[in-house]
This record gives sequence, C-alpha cells and structure tokens, in this order.
Amino acid sequence: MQILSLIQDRFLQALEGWVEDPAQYVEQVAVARDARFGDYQANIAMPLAKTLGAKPREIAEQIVERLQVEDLCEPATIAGPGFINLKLKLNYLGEQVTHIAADSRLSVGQVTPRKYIIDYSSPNVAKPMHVGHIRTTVIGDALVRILRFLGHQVIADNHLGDWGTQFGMIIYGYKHFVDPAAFETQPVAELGRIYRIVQSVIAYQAAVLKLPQAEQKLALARQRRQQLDAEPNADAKQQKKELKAAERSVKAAEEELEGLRQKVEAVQGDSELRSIAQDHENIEQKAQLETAKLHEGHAENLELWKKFMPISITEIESVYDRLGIRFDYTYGESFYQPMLGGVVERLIERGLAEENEGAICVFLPGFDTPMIVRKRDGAFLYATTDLATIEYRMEKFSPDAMLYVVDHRQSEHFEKLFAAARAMGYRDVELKHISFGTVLGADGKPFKTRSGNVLGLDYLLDEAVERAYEVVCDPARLQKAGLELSEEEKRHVANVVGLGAIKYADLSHNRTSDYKFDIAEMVQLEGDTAAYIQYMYARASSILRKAETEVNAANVERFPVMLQEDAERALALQLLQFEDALRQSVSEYYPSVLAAYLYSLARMFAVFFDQCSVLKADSTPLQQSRLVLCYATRQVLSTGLELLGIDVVERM
RNA sequence: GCCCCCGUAGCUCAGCUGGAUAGAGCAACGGAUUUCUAAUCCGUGGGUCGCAGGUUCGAGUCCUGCCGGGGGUGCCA
Repeated sequence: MQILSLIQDRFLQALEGWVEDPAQYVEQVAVARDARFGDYQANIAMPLAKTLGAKPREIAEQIVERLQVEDLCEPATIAGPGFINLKLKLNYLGEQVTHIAADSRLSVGQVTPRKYIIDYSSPNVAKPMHVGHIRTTVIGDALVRILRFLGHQVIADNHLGDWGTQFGMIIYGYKHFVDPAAFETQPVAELGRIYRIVQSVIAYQAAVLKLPQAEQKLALARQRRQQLDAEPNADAKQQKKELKAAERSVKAAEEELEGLRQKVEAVQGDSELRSIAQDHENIEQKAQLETAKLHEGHAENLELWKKFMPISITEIESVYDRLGIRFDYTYGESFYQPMLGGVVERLIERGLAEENEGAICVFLPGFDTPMIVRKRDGAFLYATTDLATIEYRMEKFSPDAMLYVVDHRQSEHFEKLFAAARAMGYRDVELKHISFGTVLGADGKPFKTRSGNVLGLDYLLDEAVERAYEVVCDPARLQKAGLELSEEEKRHVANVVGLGAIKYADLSHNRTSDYKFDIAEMVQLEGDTAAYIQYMYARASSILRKAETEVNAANVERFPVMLQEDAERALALQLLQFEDALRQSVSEYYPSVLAAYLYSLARMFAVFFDQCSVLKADSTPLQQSRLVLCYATRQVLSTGLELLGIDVVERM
C-alpha cells in the first residue's frame, strides 16, 4: 500500500492534458505537515499559478474540480494561498487496515527487483572489534533487510581486512611474546594481548621520538600567541583572526603533547612493556618487515597467518551471532590479493594510470591528488584492492548497485574510486558511499576510555544487556506490571532490550550526523528508544492474548474496522504509511526514516491504548475492530523492528 | 593552503524533493492510576534555526560571504 503515490497518481491524472510536465508538480503532494489540515496536502497551485498566469486559489479550484478521489477521500478543501488538503475516508482507512492485517507482507508491494551488493562491517581481522564497528554493521544490516523485504536481491559482503599491517604486528608479537600455554587454552585472548603489546610499544616509540618536536611546537605556538598579544596590529580584524589561529595552534599542540605523554606513560608505567620497548627497538619497522614477508609468501609467516585467521574469525563471528547478523560472502582483502597486479597492468595498458615519482598513479579530472595503485616499493594499496573488488564483483555478480557502508572520513577515497571505476568502463552500476558520522563519547570526542583505549564491542554489548536487566527486570516494576518471569525469561528479555537499545540508538540517528554513545541514556528505556517500541508491541500482544475473540491474519476479514475516536483514526493512518516509510528509508539509504516511523506508530498506539479500551469496549463489534487495530499494529511493529535487526518479546 | 561535513529549545536529536504557527525525547513543573503491563497518557514553560546578505509568492531547507566546530588532504586503511 503506497498511499502517497496513489494520491499522487490521482493528481497526475487531474493535471494531464492541461499542464506541461505534470510529474514535477505531483512531487509536491505530501503527508500533511499538521494533522489539522488533513492527511495529505498538495502544494501545487502556487508554482502552477506562475506558469498558467492565474491566481493560485483559482488554480487550486480548477485542480480540485478535475481531481477524482471520491473513493479515497472526503471532498478536497483549499486553504491559505492555495494549499489543497485531503482527508481519507474512514471506511477506506478501515478497509486498508484489514488488508494489512490479513496480509503476511502487511500490504507492502513487491518492487521491480534490483541486484545490490552491500559492503559493510569489514572489521580488521586480528584486531578486537570496537564501538567504531557498530555503525557500519548495524546500518548495513538494516539496509540489507529492508531492501530484501521490498523484493530486491541483496548480496551482503563482509570485506574483511585480513591482509593488512596488523598481521605483521601479531606475527612479530607471536614470535617474541607468546605465552604458549595461554595460546593453547585461550587463543583469542592471547592474540589480543600480543596485539596490544605491539601496538602500545609502537605508539610509545613513535611518541618518544615525536616528544621533543611536540614540545618545541607548543613553545613556538605559545610564543607566537604572546607576540600577538604584545604587538597590536594596525588592522584590528586581522589581529583578531591571527590571535584566534594562534590560540587554536596552542590548543592543538597541547592536546597532541598530552596524547603523546599518555602513550609514553602507558608503557613506562608497566614494567613488562617497558622492558619490551627497550629490547625491541624500532618495533614498527620490524612488524612491517613481517607484513612484507607475509605478502611475499614467506612460508613461516603464511603458516602463522593461516593459523591466526580462523581464531580471529571465530571471535568476530561470535559478535555477529549475538547481533543476529549474517553475510553471504566474506571475501576479505586476501581474496583479491592475487588480482592486484592484473588491475594495475590493465590500468596502465588503457592509459588510465602512469608512473609518477616511482609510484603508479591514476590521475583523475577534478582531483588535485592522484589515486595511487602501486607504491614506489612495489606494494599495492587499498585503492588497488577496491578496484579489484569492483572488477571481480561486476564479473561475477553483475549487480545494479554497490553500496559501501563506510565512515565519512573516507568520502574522498570513494569519490576517486568511483571516478576510476567509471573510467574503467563501469558506468551502468550505481556506486554509492553510504557514509556515516562518528560515534562520540560523553565529552563529544570520539568514543574512547579515559586512558585513550577503545572499548571492546563485546564489553559494550554486555554492558547494555546488564543495564537493561536492571531496568526491565526490576522486581518492583515486574510486580506492578503483574509479570512473573523465570530467570531464563528475564535474561532473554534483557538481551533483546539491551541489544535493541544499542542498535536503535544508532539507527534512529540520521546516519550522516555524529552521535553521542551513552549507554546509560539509550538503556534508560524512556522516550525514543527501542524499549518503548518493544513495550508497545508487548502491550498489544497482551491484549490479543487476553481477548476472548482470537484475531489473526486468517480471520480479520470478519471483523470490520470502525474508526470513531481520533486516536483510532490516527493509528490507522499511520499503519497505512508503512510502505511509504520503507520506500523512503531506502531511497537515499537512511534507516533512520524507518526508525522514526516505528516510533511514531508506537506513540500512536500508546495514545490509542490510553484512550480506547479494547477489552472493555462498548460493544462486541467495536471490541473486535480494536483487536484488529492491535493485531495490525503488532505485526507492523515487529516486522519493522525486524527490518532494523531488532527483536521483540511477548511480555516485558 | 585546498576539499568535505556540521552549527535548530538547558541537554540529546528529527525536520524527505523549499510550503501554512519550526518538532520529538530527556531534564523542570502541573495533572491523570480500583492499569486491557503507568517503561504510559494529557498539559505548561523553554527557539534571533551560528551571523549577514541574496534568490523566491514562500527559506531551517537553495546561493554567496563571514564566524565557530569536526574531518580529509600522493605512496596507512
């Protein structure tokens, strides 16, 4: 049920043969901004007034005269300068609610299928997953689910970082610091420990080298600021500007210095790390050497890589299992590695790439820096891998679209990548970077612990589930709600609510904005949260369980929907807009549109619940009508949440 | 230097292709409970939509400049 496009079609018919290019005006038909105006509004008389050379209100009258919507709407009204307002008929609304309730697809039509490849999550193997992986994983998963539900063919591809420099670090660490017993019993934890050792020492050694320079930079910045203070410039505006700039560089230098000192302190304050740092000079280069050896096919390193891969992947998969996320393919970087030389050769052959300062570069119009596909030392880069990936995917899957769910910092990379792909001849495929903002901590800076470490994703999920348990399974609350749950059920509910809280907090924000990751807030379970929506689902389920009349998809036709109260009408209208919400959420790939729709639906159900008693309704037909509303709401809520990757429970 | 993104209520954020009096949630205050699960509902207060111009019948939304914040910027991913 695409109610909006249905109404737009009627306007199209009304305008056809009268105005030129009516389609552009029909776009101006939308859901009413304010319910007092009606359900839908058409803002097309004003722009038409100009082209037709008449007064907008007269145009509006003519449109209304030509418009045929008697089967759907009450007579159209004209307001203000020429707004045309429409209100759906009650019996039409009611019939449509019945259709939704009776249909397993909730009256959502099938689209003309396209083939999508969605590239998301893509963690680096052998590095712990952290908060930074939430967005790409959760947004990508939601897009996969929604597109599939609409009838598209979707290939979910996890482009693992399994060939990068982190392996050199682990290989080096394994060769020198492994505790064989620990590796035997707890390989994941031991690899994590090794990785952190090497990473800290690399950061430490780099920091020690940079420290004097950073101190000098700070001193210079302070000096500059003092100078500006002491010698007023004739140009006051210029003076102010320079002073601001000086302030900024002082602040930046202070922060940089502080960061370096923390890295130094992290190692010097730990006797084991301190001695490792002393015994392993230039550990970064040594790790890089191990990476290079791996890439060259060095037997021992390749063996170690093969040994580490399944360990890491098992760990990553355990997180996906918790989150209910599945991929069709996990072709990591290593998969494309044998193709990279060929990609570069083809680029050169076709005149797209050339050597510059020893590197092979693709110069693209509109960019002031080239895309480098082979370094001076012969190594390939991620741009090379990404081009190989596009070639491979086009060859193997010939998709209509490839979406990359990757954070906004890589936008320039994707612009170049797509430009290069176009130059290679891939013109008929939609290539799109689904970029998203940064996850921030309470301080408004990228989410980290005080010590500057990132928190493991597993830990964050545990934390959310634990908090959810405290709130949802608070004994006083359960007693008040009259719920007796076994410990097992409580755990289940906490899990569903906690994981839902994390996913919803992410998905309900516009993906392009940064957002603050605050577990306490998202698991507070009030307001615009997953728990609120899940709660409304549970309440609807509860009513349906208690009702004497069993209402389900197979029998709803027998119970006509009557919409007497405003709350019932508003709920019905919202139910009708489900498909519009789904379509809109994937038109520019914003799952937040669906999240906002579901929250509105849940709110409208709450008002309905408050104002319209179902079990104590005045008559049996009215009760049955309301049961159908509960049933339809319940179905749309659970289906919608499922499309966001969020579960529901029958009682909570 | 150049490029990209952002700036909306005390806080966290919506605001689709320009449309009528800019919306939620949290926090504050006041109401509603012999509850179909009050994690609820109703109400009140709270805004120069960063600033200044411009385009338009109409601008939070589009254009230009400025201020403020963040990110990126040839051999990391």
